[in-house]
Amino acid sequence: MGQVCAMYGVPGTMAKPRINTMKELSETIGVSRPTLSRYFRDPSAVRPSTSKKIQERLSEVDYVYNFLTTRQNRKSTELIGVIVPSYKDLFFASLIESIEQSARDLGYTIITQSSNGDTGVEANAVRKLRSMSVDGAIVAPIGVGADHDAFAAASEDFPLVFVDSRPVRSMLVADFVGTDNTQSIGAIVEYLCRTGDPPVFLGMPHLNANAEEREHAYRAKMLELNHDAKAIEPAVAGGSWEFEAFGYAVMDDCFGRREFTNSTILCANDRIAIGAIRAANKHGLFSRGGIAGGGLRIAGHDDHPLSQYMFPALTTVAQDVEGIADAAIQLLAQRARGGRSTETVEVFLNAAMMPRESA
Amino acid sequence: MGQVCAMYGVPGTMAKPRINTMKELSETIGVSRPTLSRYFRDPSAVRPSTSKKIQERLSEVDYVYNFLTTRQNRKSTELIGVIVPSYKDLFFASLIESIEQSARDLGYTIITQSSNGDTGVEANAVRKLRSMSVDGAIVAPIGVGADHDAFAAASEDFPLVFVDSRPVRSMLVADFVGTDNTQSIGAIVEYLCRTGDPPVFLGMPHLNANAEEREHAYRAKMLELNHDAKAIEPAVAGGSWEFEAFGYAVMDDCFGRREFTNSTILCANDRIAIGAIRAANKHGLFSRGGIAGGGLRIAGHDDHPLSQYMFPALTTVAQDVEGIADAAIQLLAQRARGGRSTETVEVFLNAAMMPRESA
DNA sequence: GTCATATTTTTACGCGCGTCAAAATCATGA
DNA sequence: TCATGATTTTGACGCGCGTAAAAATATGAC
Repeated sequence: MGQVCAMYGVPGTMAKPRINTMKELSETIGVSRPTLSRYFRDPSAVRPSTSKKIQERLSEVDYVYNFLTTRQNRKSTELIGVIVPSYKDLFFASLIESIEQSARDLGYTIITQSSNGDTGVEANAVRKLRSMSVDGAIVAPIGVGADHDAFAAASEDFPLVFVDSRPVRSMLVADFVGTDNTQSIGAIVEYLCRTGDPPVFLGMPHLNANAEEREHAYRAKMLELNHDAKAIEPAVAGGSWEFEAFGYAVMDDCFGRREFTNSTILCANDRIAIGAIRAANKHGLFSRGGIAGGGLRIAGHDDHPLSQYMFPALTTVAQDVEGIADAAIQLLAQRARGGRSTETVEVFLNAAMMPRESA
Repeated sequence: MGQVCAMYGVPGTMAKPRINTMKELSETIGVSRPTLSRYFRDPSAVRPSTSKKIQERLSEVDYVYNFLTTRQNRKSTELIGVIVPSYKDLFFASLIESIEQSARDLGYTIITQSSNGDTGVEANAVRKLRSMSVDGAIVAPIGVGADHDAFAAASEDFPLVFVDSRPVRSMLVADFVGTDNTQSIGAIVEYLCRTGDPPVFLGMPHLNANAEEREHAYRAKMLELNHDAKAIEPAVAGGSWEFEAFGYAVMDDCFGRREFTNSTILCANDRIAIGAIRAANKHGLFSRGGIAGGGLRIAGHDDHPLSQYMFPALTTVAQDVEGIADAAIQLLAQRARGGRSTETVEVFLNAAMMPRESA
């Protein structure tokens, strides 16, 4: 205690007496341990006068309940696992932030892990969640090559909801919450066709289901609008999650050959579009005036937080990240409360057009 | 079991028999529970033949040890808490990714939380780490208005190492790992002076210690090089962590008044620089040629993952994120092993010049 | 085959708290 | 003041595993 003051040197700061166990606390506070236990679980579960008394004494001491131990015997740990392919992707970062927010509101604690785009790491992360007895998990899957057994085993233990992209076919049937690619891609294709040349499509590396789904949605919408669909064939390998580098490399190559320099290019996501814009700027395709000078237009998908700071500002469709996070948490909470036996749920949210400068 | 196959529909997938407790496992595997316990702690702590036997049988069953329970009685939980102000900042995202990596290598599990730039949330996060009995915590502090008591109490329980920015003065004495702002800012100021006009400084909102430190380092270096230091006075309030918006607003305002349009501007971090570049582009200050046309130059600090995709590509200094993460984890591991009593350690790493197009 | 040493098994207790049942105490209204 | 339902206290057991000590067994050199 004296140490504290000496160490922090802030006058007036008096360290409260440290209490380590609930038993100890019950003695210094003057109520029985079971009553305390009930209080912590739900303050209104004890008589108001008792509740008030505990609350007051509690503020005078330094006691933190043991998280690990309390979770050990409860039927519910109130832990929710989250697995994303990468932290260094602002879309996932936004998602995690929203998930943490929604979870906090419901009293859940989030355990976040990155799979680093590696199926082995992803499987280990799932296993760790199992060993932590989480009440549920939200997974933005890698997709290709996922460890089926790990997920299957996990889904025996707790509800699993996939977000962002659906697990590849035949993996397992599980809940899903994400953007309706048909709607989102449809909206931006419609916008692009209405405001200029019909777009060609620059896909993303086939790392997850969105790659296929978005290209498919693009083709469908183009067909509906009576335009020829055309996807740019990447001249570079795209096996990694470095989307900007991918978009840049592919378009730098095209523009170098003077291909697509006057086209409208719809990219499968904003990160690819950011790379493509960089390539376009390098080749001077956007240099006249602030807005697109020639016929070149580039559009994206997601509404990445930095898209509006690109030059030109990226026209895109905004995924409802908060909506996805909230729906996922709600779904898990519901399942955890007993709804395990219901049918698989798939929630598709709409995305909103964000017309800006680039298209 | 039959359920599994039916549910996942993958032929050939046989669910392994599920084992729930270690006692149960010891029976089906044919060794005593204490021996198993020792094996899980360190496979080489048992006789090779026993180790091999356990390993083999283990692969035939589905057993995951109970994470919560195992941590309960160990002297060490092998949990490390991480608190950052925001996930939606690629610098912190990179940091978390590196920390998770380094931690994994040493067998630690990371508990990440975002303080959302809110001191109340930050204090709660610290409290939660206390209740989880973490072995240590890595905190990128908010700085202003931090809850002293929460940190003081926490540092009584486990070693705390601050990263990125030092806690504001008089908060508490604790370990720190981060970039040597004097070196990093010095390097880029030197570079800028050598290659063009001496820079003016666009600071960051005073949310943490880096704000002051970097401006101070800038002034010191300018003095050393016999140049007049000058900081841009933000015409807008900058109380949030939306750095791009801040940089954009401040410079849009300046450029609108035709101020600093031919200057060299050193931004306190890349996110501010990204906003500033956007403003410059909006005002057509970068439009001639691919590279800076007029005299305007903009530089940043950090080497944000997207800096190279800006147009023009941002000249900056790269923080050694991996080095910071690794040093922080190492420091914590060392403290956890008993080095609690040693003196406070401050590790300053160097940053590397990343000359690109913008300056 | 024998003995000293290395491992494993037995046995038992503890961690901090959830939880249950029975006994004791409190609150309230007649 | 007493009855009675609501709360709290007592006392006790369990969770899954860490861990320590003593007894039993396996290993390896001779």
